[in-house]
Amino acid sequence: MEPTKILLAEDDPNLGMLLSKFIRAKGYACTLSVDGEEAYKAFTKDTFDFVILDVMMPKKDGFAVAKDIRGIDKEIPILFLTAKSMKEDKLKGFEIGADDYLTKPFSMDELMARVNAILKRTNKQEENHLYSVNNYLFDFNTRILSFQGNEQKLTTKESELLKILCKNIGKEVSRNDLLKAVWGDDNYFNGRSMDVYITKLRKYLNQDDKVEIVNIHGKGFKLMVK
Amino acid sequence: MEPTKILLAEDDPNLGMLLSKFIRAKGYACTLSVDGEEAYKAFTKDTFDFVILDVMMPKKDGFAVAKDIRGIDKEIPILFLTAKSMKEDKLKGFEIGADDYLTKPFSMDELMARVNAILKRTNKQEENHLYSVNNYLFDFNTRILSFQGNEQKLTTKESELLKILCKNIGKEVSRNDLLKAVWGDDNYFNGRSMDVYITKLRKYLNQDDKVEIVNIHGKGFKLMVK
DNA sequence: AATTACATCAAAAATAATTCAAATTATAAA
DNA sequence: TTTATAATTTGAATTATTTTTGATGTAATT
Repeated sequence: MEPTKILLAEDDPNLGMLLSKFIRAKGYACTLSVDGEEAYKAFTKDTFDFVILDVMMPKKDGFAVAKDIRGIDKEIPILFLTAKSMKEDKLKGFEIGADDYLTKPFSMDELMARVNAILKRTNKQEENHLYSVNNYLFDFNTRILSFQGNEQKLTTKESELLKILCKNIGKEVSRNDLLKAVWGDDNYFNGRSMDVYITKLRKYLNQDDKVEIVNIHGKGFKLMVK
Repeated sequence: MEPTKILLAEDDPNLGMLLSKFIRAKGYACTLSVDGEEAYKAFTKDTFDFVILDVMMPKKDGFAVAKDIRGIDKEIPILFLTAKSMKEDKLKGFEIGADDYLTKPFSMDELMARVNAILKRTNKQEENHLYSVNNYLFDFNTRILSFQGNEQKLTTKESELLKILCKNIGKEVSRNDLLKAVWGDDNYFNGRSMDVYITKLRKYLNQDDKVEIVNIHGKGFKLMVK
């Protein structure tokens, strides 16, 4: 899946660099603009999922940028940053259709928390436990493993086991870790149970011969794509 | 049109009264709860469009209430109020799926501005709590489930259960969340009662074979349209 | 070759869900 | 308040699903 793209307009070069680096470190794509005009130009040239605007900027202030953006996009979430803490300003921001507002100084963690909260709401970009394994797609939430449209419902144990293998795709997971994670206890009998489940998962996964659960003798298992 | 209903949970009686009066003056309906347990109970008994929770409250804190609410309603906007300004707390609130956060002291105008911004965004000017499920139409207010003109009046429990399933159509709802929402307690016997009600709802819903309440073994139920 | 680890199928056991009917409890009407 | 009626809970039998276990065989390691 494509990363979420954030447009950041901030005229202070230090804060701008710091923020954009932080945002990228959180796994988003971030475009930094140093003034309002540049920000709006960037917005029209690319497609973004989120806009963060400093209110006080040269050439075009944050409110003006927001107003122009709203002219062509009613939906995109906009968050304002400002040094002012005047009430009227806050209200002005909301009237334009801001989704949130942060007063400097703020912590970057809080900024990201707010961005995430809004994205979650608008995008329904839920905590997706979705794993793609070559041509298979496994949704841990619904416990459905699908392959070219055809869906297979998994049981609790099957999906818990598969989830851990998916999370560690290409990497070996020890019998012990698997047992502790899925059965809570790594005794002999649970180990036998697990072997049965590995067989079951292999059956489900045999439609795609590039996908395989391999055993590392005496160590554990590894889900891999050849 | 029905007014937008706001659930407010605030344990400080002065602030609580002040806020609820202010909210009503702005044209909303407002229900005030003085602790977390009362708030959750109120939430399950009525239908709201917005929830404002004080974080620190007796019996059940705001985060715990939010978590329970999210169990049965993923959409409803939640805004937290708190005296603390600790960063971890803020993050905790957002992880649960908060839509906004205000630190005391705040101006009531700002609170309403934020509430409006979120309502606007979510467009939760709810359609009279009317749910359409393929050829069925369910009106929670009148508790009437209709199918091609023929109407079936549901009992309280039947309609509370069906409402939650409708709100989460296509998505699984855990037994636990259903029980907590409808029966207030997830003990064994209530679980059996619920099973009986699921059977009843299935009977009502069997006129349309595209509509089905499916069970996810060991997890919960899901209302779906095939 | 002997030992230990893994694979597989099928059966048994455990757990969970479904349903009908009866009993209890709550609610409305007389 | 009593009675009738409706709503909800409980009981019990049935059915379905999931998980474990047993039997038996194959593969890897020493």
